[in-house]
Amino acid sequence: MEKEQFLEVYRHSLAHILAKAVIEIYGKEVQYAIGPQIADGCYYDFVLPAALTEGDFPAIENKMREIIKRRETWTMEEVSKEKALEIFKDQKFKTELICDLPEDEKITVYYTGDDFVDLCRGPHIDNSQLLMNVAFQVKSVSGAYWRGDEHRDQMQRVYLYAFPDQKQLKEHLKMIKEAMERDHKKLGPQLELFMFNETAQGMPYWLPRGWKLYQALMQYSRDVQDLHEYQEISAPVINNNKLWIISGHWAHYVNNMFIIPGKDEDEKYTVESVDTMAAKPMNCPNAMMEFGRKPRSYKELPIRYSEYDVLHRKEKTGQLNGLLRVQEFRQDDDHTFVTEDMIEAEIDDILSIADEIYKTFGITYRAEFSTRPEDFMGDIELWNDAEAVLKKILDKKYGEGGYEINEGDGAFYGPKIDLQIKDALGREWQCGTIQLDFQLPRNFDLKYTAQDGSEKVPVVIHRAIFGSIERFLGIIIENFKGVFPFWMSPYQVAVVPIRTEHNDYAKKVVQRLKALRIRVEADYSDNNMKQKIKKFKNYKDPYILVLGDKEAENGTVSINMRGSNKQINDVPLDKFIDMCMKLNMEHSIELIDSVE
RNA sequence: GCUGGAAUAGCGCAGUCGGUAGCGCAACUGAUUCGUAAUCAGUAGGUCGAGGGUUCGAGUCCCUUUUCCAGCUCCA
Repeated sequence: MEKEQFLEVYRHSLAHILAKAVIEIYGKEVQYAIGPQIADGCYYDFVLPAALTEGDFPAIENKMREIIKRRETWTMEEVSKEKALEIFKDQKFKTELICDLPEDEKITVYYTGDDFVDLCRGPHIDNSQLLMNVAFQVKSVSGAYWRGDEHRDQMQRVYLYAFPDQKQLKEHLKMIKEAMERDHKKLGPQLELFMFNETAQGMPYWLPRGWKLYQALMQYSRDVQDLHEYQEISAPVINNNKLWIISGHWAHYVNNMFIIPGKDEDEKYTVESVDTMAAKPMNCPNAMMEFGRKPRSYKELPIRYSEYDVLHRKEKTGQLNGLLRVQEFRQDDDHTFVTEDMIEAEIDDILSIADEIYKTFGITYRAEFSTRPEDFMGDIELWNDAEAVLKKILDKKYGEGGYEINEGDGAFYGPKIDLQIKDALGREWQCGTIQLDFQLPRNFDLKYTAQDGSEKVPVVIHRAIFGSIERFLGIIIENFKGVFPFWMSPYQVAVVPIRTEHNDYAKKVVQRLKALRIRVEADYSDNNMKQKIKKFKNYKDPYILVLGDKEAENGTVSINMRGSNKQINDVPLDKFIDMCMKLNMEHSIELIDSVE
């Protein structure tokens, strides 16, 4: 058997062994659903008499090994629908699957030994002995809904790691462990970037160091957008619900909004009050207000309103996750008002910005196209037009089939292109988003005067490249393991005077650097220099300057570079400053390790 | 929201059978004034997430609750 094929087949076959083992342990009343292979193994969904815990894993693993040792033959049998229904008459999930199959579909079942049968398309191994050398381990157990629907049965999903041999399994486990080490939830507090408190669930507190990182990212975003002729605005964080009723958020998004009830005649707070306000979950409505404040001409378009205001979105508790999923965040948001024939060029420009920004971080992304949801607003015809435009652009840029299509996943006001990037554990997160909107401008009665003097409705493009800055930072922290490129490091340079008598010179150096907007910190305490260096190394500051007699005398600095024990001694301060300025300007990922 | 798990000093952890809370690092004080990642000595720090219960006695057992984590669902 080919190696590639084997990888899929043995993982899927192992899922059958897992099901057989669980049934042998927990009895015939176990309901088993489906068990596909996944990136690092496979899983199987069950309804079991009791909740599994970690303590049950060894028993399952042992039973699986025992079953494999039986060297049972696997046989495939093609059966009629009636026969299949008979075989699985006590299995509700299998019965449902069989009933849903088209009439003319071939139904195959696989027997592992005589006593276990599973509905399956295959292919599978011929005999369990082929699994003898395969390495596997129960990874975890968790809840999962039947057919991914939260209104249907919840089952227990048993995950398995599975690899061709022990060595590969061990390597994978090591990789997972390393990924956990660089979890942003761990690195964040360690590097003093952010924290959380239970009184503000899912709302990050940015600590001094983290806020410098955040600001560096925002500054970079502002610089790029300025070059692309964006104008930054800011608008109220809470608005009366009149605004949200016009925008459609009150009808389509209210469950995700933080509401501030107004008072009624009896001085009681109630959501029904005309004074009820809500915190903005999105910037769009207020951007519409700024556009609509005066008559507009086609000559003004495109108008690009960028915005970094704080947004609030109420989430169900279980879906919060460090910085990756929060309830308060900022987006590198923009609403661009265009005429219909500007759409294509504008989206091209947005995608070029995305390419430029992601490249700066060394990140690759994957595009997804989301179409009209059930809960949509507006005319179907407008939707069809919008979807056709986006599809054309995507086909041109990524090629047909070069992106994923998510039917029905669009926003309620328009279809969208999402840009996905991965965290350290390989989980994908939506960051960038480009949404085409023919709807909101109508709700807000926005118009511009066209060349022929007629009144037209502008099209709005919503877009964000980082997506939420919080989420993007979470991913970036993990990608860089907290070892940030010079330009975004909280502190770029640390200064260590060898003895307190060198503090005066150190302060001069610090003032020079600060005047040039290089972020610098210094330790003037009487701790010994080793302690000071250690402290700054732990913060992962890119360059540590050690200053003593020689340096003070010659106006130089001695540089200790991050990530190596290499020292560059007696560098003229001006030369070091040039190096810093160059790194800042070029947004280099790597540090410069020599002054020549 | 659902299923399962976790919460002990600023951080990382230990705490046995229910018997009254400990270690390392960090902090602080003193000594050392040092040339590139752990100098020495001492001091202080805890309503054991919160509330209730069982018990002579609870970090430990039970119930409720909050927050966090993994996964599901939803999402930027």
